[in-house]
Amino acid sequence: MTDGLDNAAEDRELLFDRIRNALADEIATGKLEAGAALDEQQLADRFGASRTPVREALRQLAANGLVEVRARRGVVVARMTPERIMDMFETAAEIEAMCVRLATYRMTPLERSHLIELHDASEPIVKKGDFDAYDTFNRAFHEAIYHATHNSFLAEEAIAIRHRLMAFRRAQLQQEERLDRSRAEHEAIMQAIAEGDGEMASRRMRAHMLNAATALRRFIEANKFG
Amino acid sequence: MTDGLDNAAEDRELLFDRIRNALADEIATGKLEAGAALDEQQLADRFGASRTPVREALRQLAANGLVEVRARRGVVVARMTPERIMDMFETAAEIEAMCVRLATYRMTPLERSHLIELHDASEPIVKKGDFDAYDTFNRAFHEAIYHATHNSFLAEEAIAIRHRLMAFRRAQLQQEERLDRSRAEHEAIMQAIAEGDGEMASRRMRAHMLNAATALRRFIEANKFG
DNA sequence: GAACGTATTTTTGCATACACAAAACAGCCT
DNA sequence: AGGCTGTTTTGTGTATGCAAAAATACGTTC
Repeated sequence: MTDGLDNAAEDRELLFDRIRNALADEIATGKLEAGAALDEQQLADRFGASRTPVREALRQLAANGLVEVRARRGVVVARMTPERIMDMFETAAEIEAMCVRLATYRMTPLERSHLIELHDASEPIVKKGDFDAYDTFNRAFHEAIYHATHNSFLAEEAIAIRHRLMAFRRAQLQQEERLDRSRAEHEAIMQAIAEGDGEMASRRMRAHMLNAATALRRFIEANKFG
Repeated sequence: MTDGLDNAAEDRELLFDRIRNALADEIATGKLEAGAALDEQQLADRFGASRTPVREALRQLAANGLVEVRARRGVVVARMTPERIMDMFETAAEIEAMCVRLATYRMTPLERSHLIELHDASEPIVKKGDFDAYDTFNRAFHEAIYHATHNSFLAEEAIAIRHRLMAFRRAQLQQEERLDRSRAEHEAIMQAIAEGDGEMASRRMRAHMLNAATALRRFIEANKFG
């Protein structure tokens, strides 16, 4: 059996990784505003490095959609309008819905019991209101569903999109009742899975994701972000 | 023979683009077998270039999933088993199904008439049995649907996945009756769209994609590919 | 004053050079 | 023989230099 997440193996963080993470953070937090030109030499100076790792970092950011490269014309921060973020959330919601539908029909009894265990374990976390722990659980919960689709490519895509959305975790929605509602929605999804009703699980998952997105939209609009 | 896999927006082709395309082709055609180590200096010599553009090409291939990079341990050709290719096709089918469902509910009358025009124009192409022309049309047809979702992020993702699958176009299924069937399936999808039945359009699109995948699977198994 | 063409500057794309980590190898020990 | 350890070797990660293409500044012409 392959474990699933194996690349936690970054012993010594590579330079371009540090630069990429730093830039990703600055873009996500809005420090670098949309459309801003990213000069390679300038960034190299800022990070005390050469242009080489900066270039590599920028290309990776481009692959993640955070920046846009124009051949021979430099790199600019991708403009992340609220509309685009909502598009991303909708896409993520649809993909999650797709995953849970396939997972419902394909998961093994072992995978099902594992998911139930995970879900049960989240109750005390909600009770305590531990946001970080819930975030970790939530990720594991959703990734367990991806895995249960028995489609590794789809699982990777789902993880990638989740990762891209993670960039906006600064609006982490640390609201008490959202934690409660989130778990209640998980509960409903679990029930549909238990009944083997993939379509219902799918609809509930979509609603679950869109609820989170709506909460984020409110946050975005309140903070005049974008 | 294998041209136009990228957008024609690049005036003068950059060196790393040429290298990337060449490598992508060699990987797709199986010239470079799965698991093979890709030495940067070696490739640089082969292309008469330096390591710099080779590195960039390899990173882009990694972003497209054709190779795998292990930090400080080089790059290897991703192992593309038939199972993985089928996973990719299933994912593509599900995403296409998702797109056509959303498009059915959201497309404007203008977009609808454009799609009808496209579909009508494909009839003489099928009659003539012009595979290249049908390929071009097919792409336009599907991309029109992506666009009609009015979700630009989703549209980009769909295009990206279609692009990744394009790597396996060597099994281009140049079979007369497949062309006919493909258009007939489009016809059925169009009808569901016309009736405003997104769910039915979705199911038919999924079937359409999976038919193509099944045809490919037969080809793969017949050719002992993998 | 505006439009155009040219010179200058800036910045990317590529080449080369170097440092250091990890595999490959050799010799030594048990 | 087999395993451990120090050394060599290979190859990646990073720095720097150079040339060409954009961007910009400038002067000329109308």
